[in-house]
Amino acid sequence: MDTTIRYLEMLQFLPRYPRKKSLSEIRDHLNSCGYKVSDRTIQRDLKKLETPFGLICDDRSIPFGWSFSRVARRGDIAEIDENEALLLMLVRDHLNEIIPLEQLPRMNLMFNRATKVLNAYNHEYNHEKIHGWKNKIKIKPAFMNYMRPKVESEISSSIIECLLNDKQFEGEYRSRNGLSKHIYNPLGLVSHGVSQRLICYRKTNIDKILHLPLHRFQSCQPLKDDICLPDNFDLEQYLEAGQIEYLYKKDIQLKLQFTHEAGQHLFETPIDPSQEIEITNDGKNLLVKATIHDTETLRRWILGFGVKVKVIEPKYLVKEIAMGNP
Amino acid sequence: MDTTIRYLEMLQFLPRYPRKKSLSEIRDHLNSCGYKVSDRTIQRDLKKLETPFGLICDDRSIPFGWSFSRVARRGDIAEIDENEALLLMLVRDHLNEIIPLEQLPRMNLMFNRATKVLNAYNHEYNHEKIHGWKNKIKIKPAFMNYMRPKVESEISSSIIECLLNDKQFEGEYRSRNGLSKHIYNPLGLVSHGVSQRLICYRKTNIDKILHLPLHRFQSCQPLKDDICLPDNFDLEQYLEAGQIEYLYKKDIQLKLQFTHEAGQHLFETPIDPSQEIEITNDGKNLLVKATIHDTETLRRWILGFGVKVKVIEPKYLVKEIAMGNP
DNA sequence: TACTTATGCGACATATAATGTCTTAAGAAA
DNA sequence: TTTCTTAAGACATTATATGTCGCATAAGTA
Repeated sequence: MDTTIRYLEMLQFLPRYPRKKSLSEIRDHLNSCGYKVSDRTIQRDLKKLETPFGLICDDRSIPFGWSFSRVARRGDIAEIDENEALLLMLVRDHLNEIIPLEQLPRMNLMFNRATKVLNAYNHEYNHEKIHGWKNKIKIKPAFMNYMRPKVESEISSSIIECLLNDKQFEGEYRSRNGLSKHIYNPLGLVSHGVSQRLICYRKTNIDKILHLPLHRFQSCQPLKDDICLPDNFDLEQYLEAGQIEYLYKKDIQLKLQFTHEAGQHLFETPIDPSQEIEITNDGKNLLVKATIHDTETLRRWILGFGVKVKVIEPKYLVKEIAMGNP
Repeated sequence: MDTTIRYLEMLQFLPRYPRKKSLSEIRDHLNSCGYKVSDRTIQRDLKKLETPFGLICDDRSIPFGWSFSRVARRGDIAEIDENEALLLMLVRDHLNEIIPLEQLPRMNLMFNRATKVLNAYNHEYNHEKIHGWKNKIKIKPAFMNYMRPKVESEISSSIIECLLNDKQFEGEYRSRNGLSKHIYNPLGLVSHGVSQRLICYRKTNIDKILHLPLHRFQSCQPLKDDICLPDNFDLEQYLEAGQIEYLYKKDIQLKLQFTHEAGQHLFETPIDPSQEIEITNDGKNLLVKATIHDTETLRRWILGFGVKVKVIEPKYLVKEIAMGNP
């Protein structure tokens, strides 16, 4: 029993492949955890754990170096190195803008572990370091970042459960007109920026598919009845046909003329795999072509460049953008 | 040894608090994993693991129900339930647009585990389910989604390591003018949409801070020398002063007039905690005020609404937006 | 209610595993 | 070279894990 915990403590200390730990490092770590065992025991433990956990032993030189193999099934036990930890902090900040982290306890544990790693690392080199890790990373939003609406995680997870089980639920929904209670048939969940929308329809209005923000639900009472779909309704088709981009759906042959400066970034980060760029004859502008879905997002994006972009095709879009009416 | 693996197998099977598992469920699971042990052993194991792993035993009724407590330190071992798994799939899709997942092996393992959970869940209820989980979730980008540039994970992780250790490195950088080799002093990392930028300066030009996309580096050779900062340079101040939003820095008193339709979403997802909304006298428009940083992102966002928004203040912005010149 | 079944748990004997110690050989380091 | 550290086999000893039996009690069932 005590042994099992010690095994885990040791495994959590071993790094992933390119890195490795020697006997003396492992011994010191275990001692600092309060485990006083002989070297021989540690050696035997490593041998024992080698196969079941996919450990690798670099025995080209003495002392041997132990690590988790890259493909180890249980590689998530392995130590988080400072590098990975820093990336995880970036990921945390990104996610935090989208989803409340309380809803992801498992991720939170991971982030906490990464934080500890970085703090320890910082502390270790404190005297010679110029500034801490926290000041080394930052998220700079590439687009407007809205504030996340508050969601009651109990309500939303209850709704998600119904969605997964194809069960109806009775919910109170707060719309502009006030609170109303309906029976809902949940069909899908769409993450749209900072809000999540439930695709569903109400029992009393079975033909109209709704896209309702999750955070507007004030309650959710799961029911035992399976959801029932409208006759001849095919959800998969509905979703795969791109209807989930519920505004405009057709592929268009987009042709835009950017100023060199404004369109430059498209060389490195294209808007679509189909994108092609030509430089105009006078060398001052970029002609960007792509086959792409016509969405409201696209229109706003084009408008955002102001006079630095002109729509060449399709013609109907030329007019709409010129009028500033996305 | 075999025992340790069995402990882990059992722990991985136990859910987090509100849910629970009974003796018979655990027994069946262990049997299906090939562990044939008596009931008594399982009971004793649970008691033993209770304290070190923060397990909870619901003994209000027989059979007892076991689970991980909400605050268990090692709660990441616990079973992923379908609900959490579905959220993790959303997270995966989000992250995939920003960071290549190969750089996050630990997350990948988690996502794989979640996928298995959902597939098993789907399979279990196959006959009665209408459609699988994959068709129930979707990401709908709230803004233009650019394609992620390809990054050499070895180069970027090598650069990040130098950043963390405050070490210089020699790197080849591909700019518009071609490839050039310099010695760099890394100062920070900024995640900006689909690309990550290294804040740094070159040794030969010590006064000019650069913000270079990571993916443009073609090589990184870590050096043993610590980074050296320009005289009188205070990185923390530089970063905290919002200089990282490197275009415009001052807080402005922004006042915008939206059409009701276009500004509606700001009630639920404000652009800033300072935001206030008034309805105009004629009731047709919304007056939105906020104290906010003046960035290029902001200007593009405003332009994106076209004629549906008018800038009221500050005056200089009124002109610039009217000219369509962000 | 009475009967059956499943569960929890203490006790005990036993098999199994874990550990320290001693030893030897060999690779690093000084 | 010498000295120090590490890997690994052998063996005795201790610790622990496990099955079995028995009993009490809670759910489920007729």
